[in-house]
Amino acid sequence: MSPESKADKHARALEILRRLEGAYPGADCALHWKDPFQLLVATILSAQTSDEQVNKITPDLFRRYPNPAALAAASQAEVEGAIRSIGLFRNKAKNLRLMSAQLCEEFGGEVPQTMEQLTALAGVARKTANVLLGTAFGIPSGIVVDTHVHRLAIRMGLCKRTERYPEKVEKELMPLFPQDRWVFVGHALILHGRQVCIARAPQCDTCPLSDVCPKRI
DNA sequence: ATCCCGAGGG
DNA sequence: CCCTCTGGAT
Repeated sequence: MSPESKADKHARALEILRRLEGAYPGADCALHWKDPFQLLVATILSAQTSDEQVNKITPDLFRRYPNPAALAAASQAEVEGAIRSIGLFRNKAKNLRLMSAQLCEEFGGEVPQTMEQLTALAGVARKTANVLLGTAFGIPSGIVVDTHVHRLAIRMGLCKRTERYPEKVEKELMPLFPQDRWVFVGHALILHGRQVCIARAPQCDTCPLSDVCPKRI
């Protein structure tokens, strides 16, 4: 099979975007949150965990710890107990407490709005920072590459099939889509990955993107 | 490259 | 049983 040209790949990416806009017009963050601090906490919790599992525990968590000062003051055991059901709970509890203390000490209890400041927080790397910048602050600084976006980018032939690093996948995806659609692309691909292009059993027969997908799985 | 880790689905 | 889930730190 001859390799796809850059122009063809770009045109196909824009058609994929059109299909996503048609299939998931209201695609949005599935995590429940009311302010940037809550979104930051929920996103840290969401690592290797389904959003439903996170949404089950955050109402009680946000009631107990409504702000960074409250979460920074909580004990490790207390926080672990509140988030145990989602897995990776020791690391997440430690990061939540450290991150909250950083917000209090360095940013007056507010969530910062730059990539550099966000990624300096405990438990926050580029993916989580992109979620905050794009979804909480309306600043499209990149494309969220989580486990779904990573898998779909490979299946759709939008990045190298052997690419293992999310940041490199993101750099391949960004020039393929208009910057003002980057946030939507992340939300829509995650939704599509959960509902149709499922990890174990992709539903190719009912997929609205089937004819613009190389299907190299 | 490895570790963290419980819940849900097949 | 096995695989997967809106990753990040060491």
